[in-house]
Amino acid sequence: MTIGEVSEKYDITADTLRYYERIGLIPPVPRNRNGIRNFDEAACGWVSFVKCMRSAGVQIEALIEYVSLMQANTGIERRKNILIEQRARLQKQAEHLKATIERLDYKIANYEKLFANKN
Amino acid sequence: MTIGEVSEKYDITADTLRYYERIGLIPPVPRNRNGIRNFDEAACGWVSFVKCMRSAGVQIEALIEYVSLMQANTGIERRKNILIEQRARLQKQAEHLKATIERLDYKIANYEKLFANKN
DNA sequence: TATTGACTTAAAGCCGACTTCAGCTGTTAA
DNA sequence: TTAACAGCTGAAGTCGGCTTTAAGTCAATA
Repeated sequence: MTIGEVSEKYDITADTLRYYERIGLIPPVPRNRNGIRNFDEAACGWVSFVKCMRSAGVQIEALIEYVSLMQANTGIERRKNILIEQRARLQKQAEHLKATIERLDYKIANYEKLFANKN
Repeated sequence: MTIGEVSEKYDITADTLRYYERIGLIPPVPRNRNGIRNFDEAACGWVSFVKCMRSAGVQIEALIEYVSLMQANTGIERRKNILIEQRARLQKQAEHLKATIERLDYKIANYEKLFANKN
C-alpha cells in the first residue's frame, strides 16, 4: 500500500506517518526502487498498533523503545515490561476517568433536580 | 489560603494556578488589600474541580465556557449540556482505554507463553 | 534598615507533537 | 511530452499548555 492509501485507511495524514517513521515510532517502511514507501502487512500492523496506543495515551518514548527492541530482535523481557508498565498507566487513567465521570454525573443530577423544582 | 499553600495542597505550581485564573479556567480569586490572592473555599473547590477534569482530559475550552456561565449566573441549560457533552467524551475515551488495555493484555500473555515454552 | 522570601504582573520562552514548506523525483495519462 | 499527481527529504513553522523571566511590592525577621 502507498502512504496515501494507508493515510486514508487509518485516518492519519501522510505527513504524520512519515514523522512516525522518522522518530522510530514505527519501524522503517519497505521502499520500492524509487524510494517510495510500500506498506506491507507488518507495516500496516504497526500503524494500527501505534495509532491505538497513542490515542489511548501510551507514551511515545515507551513505544519508540519497544519498536527499537523489536527491530533488534532483542530485550524480550524488557519488551514485556514496557507493555506491563504502560498497561498499569492506562489502568490508572481508566480509574481516574471513571471517578471523573461519576463526579460529572453528580453535577448533572443536580441540574436535573434544579429543573424538576422549577416546574 | 495563599497561592503557595494551594499549590502544595493540589500539587499544581503557583504559575499554573495564576495561568488558570488568567485564562478563565477558574474564576477570579479574591485578593487582600495588597492584591495578594486569598483562596477561599469556593476558589479551592474550583481548583480541585479543574484539576480533576483536566487530568481526565476535559477540554480547556469547555471548562472556560462553563466557568464563565457560572460567574454570570446564567445559561443553566447550557451548563448542564456542557457537562453532558464532556461526560460523553470521557465515556468514549474510557471505552477506548478498556479496549487498549485488552490489546496489551493479549500481547503480554504472548510473552508469557514465550517464556513458558523456553523452560 | 536591609535583606529575605513570598507574592504581583505582563510578556517572552519552551517543549512535545505534529504540520507545513521548499525544492525535488518519478509515474501516468491526454 | 508535458502537465498533473503522488511521493520524497530536511528544515522551519505552528499550536496548546504551560513555564520562566523581568521588574516590581510588601511583611517579617536579623
